[in-house]
Amino acid sequence: MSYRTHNCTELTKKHVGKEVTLSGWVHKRRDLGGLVFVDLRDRYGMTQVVFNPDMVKDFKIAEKLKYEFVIKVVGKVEARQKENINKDLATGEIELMASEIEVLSEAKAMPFEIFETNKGDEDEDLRLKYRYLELRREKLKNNILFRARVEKYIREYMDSRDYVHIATPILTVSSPEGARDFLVPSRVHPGKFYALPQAPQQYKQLLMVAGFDKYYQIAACMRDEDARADRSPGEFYQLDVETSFKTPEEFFQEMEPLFIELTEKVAGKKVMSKPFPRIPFKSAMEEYGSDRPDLRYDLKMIDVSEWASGTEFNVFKEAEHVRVLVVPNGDKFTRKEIDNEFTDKAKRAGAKGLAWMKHTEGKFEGGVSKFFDAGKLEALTKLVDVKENAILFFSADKWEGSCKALGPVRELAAEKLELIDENLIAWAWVVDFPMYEWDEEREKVDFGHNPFSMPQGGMDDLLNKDPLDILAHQYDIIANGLELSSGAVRNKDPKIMYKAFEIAGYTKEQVDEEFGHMIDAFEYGAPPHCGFAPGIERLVMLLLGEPNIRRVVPFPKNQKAEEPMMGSPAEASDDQLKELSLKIVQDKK
RNA sequence: GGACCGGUAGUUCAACUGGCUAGAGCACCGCCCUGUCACGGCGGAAGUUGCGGGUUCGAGCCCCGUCCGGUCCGCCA
Repeated sequence: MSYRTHNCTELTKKHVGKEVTLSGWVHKRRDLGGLVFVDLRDRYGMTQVVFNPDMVKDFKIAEKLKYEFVIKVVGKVEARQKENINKDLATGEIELMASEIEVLSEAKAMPFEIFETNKGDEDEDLRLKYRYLELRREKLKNNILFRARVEKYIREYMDSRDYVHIATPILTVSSPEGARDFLVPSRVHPGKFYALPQAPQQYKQLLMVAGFDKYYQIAACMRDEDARADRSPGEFYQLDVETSFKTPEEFFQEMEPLFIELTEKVAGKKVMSKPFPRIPFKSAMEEYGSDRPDLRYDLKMIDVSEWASGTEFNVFKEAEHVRVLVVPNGDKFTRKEIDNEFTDKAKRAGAKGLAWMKHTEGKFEGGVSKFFDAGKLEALTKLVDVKENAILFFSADKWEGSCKALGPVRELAAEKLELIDENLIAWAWVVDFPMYEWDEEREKVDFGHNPFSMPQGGMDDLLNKDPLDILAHQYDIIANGLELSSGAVRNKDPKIMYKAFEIAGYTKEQVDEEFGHMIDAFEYGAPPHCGFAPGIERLVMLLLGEPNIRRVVPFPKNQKAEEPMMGSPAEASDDQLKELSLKIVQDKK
């Protein structure tokens, strides 16, 4: 009577002779006239069902089956003849000889095929509209199942280390820092709005004040910002973690095994270096041209400012910083690749151009080599380890520009030279981010990242150092060129907080108005605390090697933040608007 | 808000420098087939070439505008 006694992946030779019931979708059918084969599919796998007119009660039903019908089949497990074994199928040694068949649900013709004959390249809007069908596809289904395994592993890891799972409010208040908020109108309070949380940042810090010294949550975060390939518009999830009474180093050591185990045990990939390197922000920028470098390959930049200032090449002579990236075997890059692709990368990163020269058979040639005499070129070989055949890319700019220009050049070179091992994950902590940075536009000092981070030297540094030299207890965890999360030791000292904000140009009154409740809380006994919040989708993308975030989200939004299946966002009815005391002013197009 | 790439049967693609009655695979419909597993065979239906305008004897192809999608920049822990 039951719908199934087994699923579609578990029947093996051991079950031969047994009568079983399977239910699932008709994945493929092969109608040979007097004999019908059906690949029956469910979440777990696939089993071949054979309908033989001599064995099955109602063969006519079997003949009328279409793709994606949901059926129930009763039958006997039979071993396949040797020549009929399918090695590509997990259940390929057996088949189900049907005795009864029942159609549980018919299906219309699919808007696209579930069986991926077309590599899953159909128009994405179409696939999003029928996401429930796309989710039947092997690859996407496995991605979602993989994500569930990752999240389960995370929960078990955190639980086993005594972290407390606490849900924080979804309806909360707008925060002045960071991204645009999603607002939710209040019915009870006309004209007032809740905001959806961009992150549970303030709540988790308040939980520390409350004494829940180890907190975690796989938290929904909502931000009204535009999409990227690795960024969902609207919403995403973070593994939100905060802990009291731990130094950052202790925190790193507690969290590192989670990422190692996820890489090795769940994803079956290799970790590049254990423990994870701790790379100061400054070196990351100067050596790799990025604050989230891909460490799977070497390729480091070298500072040649001093050498450059002594040359007759004006661009180099006048620049504050000149850096060089030596790419072994890069001499084979064509003029077209250099002028178009590499130069384009550098320009997009803010450079005016990209200087280069090749080193072939012991000689510098091409590009800017003509600007330097033999002596200068000889001097250069003493500074940089020039491989026999190589290309040298130069950047010349102020500190930040000289670093950033070569970062994407480095990535492109690695890609072209196939230096990237897809089976490797190079985790690292980037530490010592600057507390402040210079805001060129507004010509003032502003917070580099999170204003709630503790300055490393505390009040002493704030009082005595050039703000731009002050480092924060702020760190990122990165992998393969992705930033998984930033984190920090939080500033829980009201005096230091007022001073930190003062340096960035905020008055005490402004701070009180916007963060008064936080400061208030810190005045009732706040433990030192730190934490981070890695993005779940990015983590899963990284572990799977998927380039697009929509491949790891079950029901994603498109680039315009719409969900074509449900049709969100949608207009509200006049009654709803009235109840919420809202009026739509802008013309509907 | 901006830049770039794309839009041809349900779907994936094709159609040379403008010559077309817009083709093919899969899906769909009908018939045949008892060992298939991307089953095979025969036949059929399926299109305002995103939309609007222009150039031309003639436009899927060229031009202008517009809409839609993706990637990137801006924005964003």
